[in-house]
Amino acid sequence: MIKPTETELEILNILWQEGPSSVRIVNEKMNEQKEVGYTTTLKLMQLMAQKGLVKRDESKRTHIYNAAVKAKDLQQTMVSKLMNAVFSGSAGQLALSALGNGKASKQELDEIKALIEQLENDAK
Amino acid sequence: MIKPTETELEILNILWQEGPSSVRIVNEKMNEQKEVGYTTTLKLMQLMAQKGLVKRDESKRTHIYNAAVKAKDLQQTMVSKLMNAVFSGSAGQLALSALGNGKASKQELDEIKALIEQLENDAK
DNA sequence: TTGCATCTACGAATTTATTCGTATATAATC
DNA sequence: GATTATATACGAATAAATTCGTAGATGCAA
Repeated sequence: MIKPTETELEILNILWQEGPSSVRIVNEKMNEQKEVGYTTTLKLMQLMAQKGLVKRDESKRTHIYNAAVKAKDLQQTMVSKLMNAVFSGSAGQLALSALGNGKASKQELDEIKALIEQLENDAK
Repeated sequence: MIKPTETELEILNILWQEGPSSVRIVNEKMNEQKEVGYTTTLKLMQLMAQKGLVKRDESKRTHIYNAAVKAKDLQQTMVSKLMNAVFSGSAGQLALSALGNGKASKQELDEIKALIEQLENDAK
């Protein structure tokens, strides 16, 4: 899995959320957070296409880009990277830190409980 | 909280693990993973000292460096960064991904369960 | 005390990431 | 059909991160 830079990740997030989009759309979304020139976004997306992070449809004048990596897969990759980088590889510690920190819905908490049950059973 | 670069993070990990150390020690540990010149490590650690990521004792000829940030604090920072960057801010999703992915001890799982109980009670 | 090892300081090259201006093509509008 | 808006391509400036060579100081061993 190719590792996106921070800015590339922002673009991927937009594409995951919006689906196939033109550079203009992406640039507009980017500008909601921080001012970025149009050609800057264009260049980034062109580079991402080269790297294989996005694919694009060039059949029309306005090219349409889409994410070439799945959100799930990238989440997985980045979680395990962080896990190794600052949690000595401990998933439990990472999970604790996450839950202690941010928001989780009732439903997610239930899912986690279910997952833990399963892990504990597997361990037997 | 100052954000360390990837390489700086490796150095912090070594310092957390080894405690106060000389550049030589850190460089040797670094080289267990990947070849790095001594002066490269030196320079990095000097820069980290400037940024306040490490502090150093210059009283002896061989300076001794130590982490100036707590592992816990940096974990917290990085978890919330990742949470926002690829999990749309959802702690639950991040926790699920972590647990589904890597290893967690029985004890950690218990802690997580306890934490969830608490979160659910607070929510009432 | 001479010379070899090891240390810090620091300038600077290299690499990687980010940003943008300009050229040029195409489409839309008047 | 001329003008204006909007597109891509691409070179290149800038910024940030990484790497290392060299100089000079200090300690240590023969």
